Amino acid sequence: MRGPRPNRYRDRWAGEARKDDVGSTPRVAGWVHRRRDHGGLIFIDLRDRTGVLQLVFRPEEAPEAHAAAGRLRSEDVVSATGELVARDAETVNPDLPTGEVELAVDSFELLADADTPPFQIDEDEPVGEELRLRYRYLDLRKEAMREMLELRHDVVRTIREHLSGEGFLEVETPILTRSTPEGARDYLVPSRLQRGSWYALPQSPQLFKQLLMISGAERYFQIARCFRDEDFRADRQPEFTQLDMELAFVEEDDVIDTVDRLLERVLAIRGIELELPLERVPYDELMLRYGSDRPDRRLGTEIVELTDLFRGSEFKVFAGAIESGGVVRGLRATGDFPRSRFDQLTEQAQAAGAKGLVWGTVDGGAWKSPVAKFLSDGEMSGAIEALGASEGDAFLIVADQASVAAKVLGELRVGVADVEPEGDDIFWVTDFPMFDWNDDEGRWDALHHPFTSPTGDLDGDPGSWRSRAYDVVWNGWELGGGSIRISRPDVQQKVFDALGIAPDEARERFGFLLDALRYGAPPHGGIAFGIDRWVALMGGRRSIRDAIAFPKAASGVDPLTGAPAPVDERQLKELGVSVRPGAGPG
RNA sequence: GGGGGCGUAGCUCAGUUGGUUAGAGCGCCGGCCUGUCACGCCGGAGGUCGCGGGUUCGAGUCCCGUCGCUCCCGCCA
Repeated sequence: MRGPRPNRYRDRWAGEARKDDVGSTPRVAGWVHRRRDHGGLIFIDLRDRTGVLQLVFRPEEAPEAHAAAGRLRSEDVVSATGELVARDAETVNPDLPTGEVELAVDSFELLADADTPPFQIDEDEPVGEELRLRYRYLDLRKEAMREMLELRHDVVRTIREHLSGEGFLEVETPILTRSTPEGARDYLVPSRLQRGSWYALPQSPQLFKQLLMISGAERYFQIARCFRDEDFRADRQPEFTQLDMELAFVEEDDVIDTVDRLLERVLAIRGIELELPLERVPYDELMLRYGSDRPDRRLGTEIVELTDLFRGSEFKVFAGAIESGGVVRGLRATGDFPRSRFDQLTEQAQAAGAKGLVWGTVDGGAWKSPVAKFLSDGEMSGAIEALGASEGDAFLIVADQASVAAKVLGELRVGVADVEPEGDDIFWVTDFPMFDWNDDEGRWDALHHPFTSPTGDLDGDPGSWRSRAYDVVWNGWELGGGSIRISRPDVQQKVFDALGIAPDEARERFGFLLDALRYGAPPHGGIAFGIDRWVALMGGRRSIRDAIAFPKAASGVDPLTGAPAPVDERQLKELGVSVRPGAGPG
């Protein structure tokens, strides 16, 4: 890192002192990382953002500094100067980049006297999440967290550089905007000037980026803050950051190719090499083989179709499911499978929606299973072969509607996997269905969003439509997703019809988009990535909170600032808002 | 909204079948220490066992309630 502009506090970074600098008299500043007071000699590890440098205080050479240094404590802030000296061969610390040198301090200044921190900065012992967040400014002093901030910066900087080089225009879109029907619950902001009206914080810049395409921006991107008022997870925060992109006059291949090259460049930061083009796997194939549209394929075992094998079986559970249009599918598992584990898996399968679970192990080429007596030898050996099971392996079989079997086996597959995932698996998912049937509401739900271009017979059954959508999956996480958008008003109306959004309702909620589509909308498409997840994955973290400088705790509270907090009655009055005390979420 | 786990010193945790004065490591404070780098040695302070109630001769431990944290399901295109 370029050196600091010399001033009274410092003229050099602590972490960048090297053997070549021996003989110089740098001034460095930072925090007391650790102290080792030998009574005679005192050693202080001084930490700044670049790393740690050992300061040595010698009583005979600088008695005043040595006396004062005895009072230094953890996290005190100091500025120190002296001669940078080489360490004797036997006192070199090979674990430290600055380990060949040390600063023999002549004089120093205590710039701030620090209270004892509530947890230790110099250790990697895990600390409770709430405490870390309450003292986030201390948590971020830890090397691991500093590295996450730096990684995030590198990712975002590389994205900006790469896309700028490809002719993309970075445009900011509003944070105070209009509530639109985009799935998640909106955060709302009351309007003072328009009593009774509300802004909404954007769930994504989706509609604005489409308007930018209509405006002729051609290639747009934004590092965009997005907001969704839903419950938390380790990988979900109420505000999060997306890389949002959109291109005009493009088809799927254009977007995918553009993104392939971006991913290649960004993942190279961490030395991850991608083979381009990235593999593209159709949605249906993933659901069949992994029971998920974002599987971690590194977990090995796959789901196997057994329907044809058991068609007309004497075993009613299988035959019955097939007769009513269902399927029989299974998967093989290795490892230790006592009865209790099968019982546990059966419970898990039922919780996931299965009526039951057929299980067993391969024993002497046949099934050792409670249902073996209902099956022919041919059925059993056929299943063993199809599953690729060896002697002693376990197997799990579900007979149900295809969607249920996929979901259940997809969950079980993750549960029984006994391989430690290695390396990286990153691929595209393509050929999504356009809609998902919502049984509760008796209508179709968009699998992506209502602005995704459908294909298929648009005058026929919406259940048969496919969408021109694509997702990127990385090690089982959905990294991003996008689509070719609808650029014709009549097609947009057909999608609204299928979703049960009446024309007047569509007009009221986003007539502005429908209007814009009538003024010459180019074919366009794009994609959005979760930057927080992206950085967490690259940093090897399970929680996106580690990729965000100041995240909320899982309860939705910010332990640092105390947000959310009540506001003055006067503020509410100005806004024309009244609050019913004690009324919880409903 | 539902389910699981957790809550004991500043931090991370242990605490047996309900039984004497609730422990450890790190940190903190004091003393000693001239080549350490997780410095070492000696000594010390530090506890509303989340909170409330109950059972009991006796509760960190058992029961009921409650609060908080965390993970998952629902939810999140």
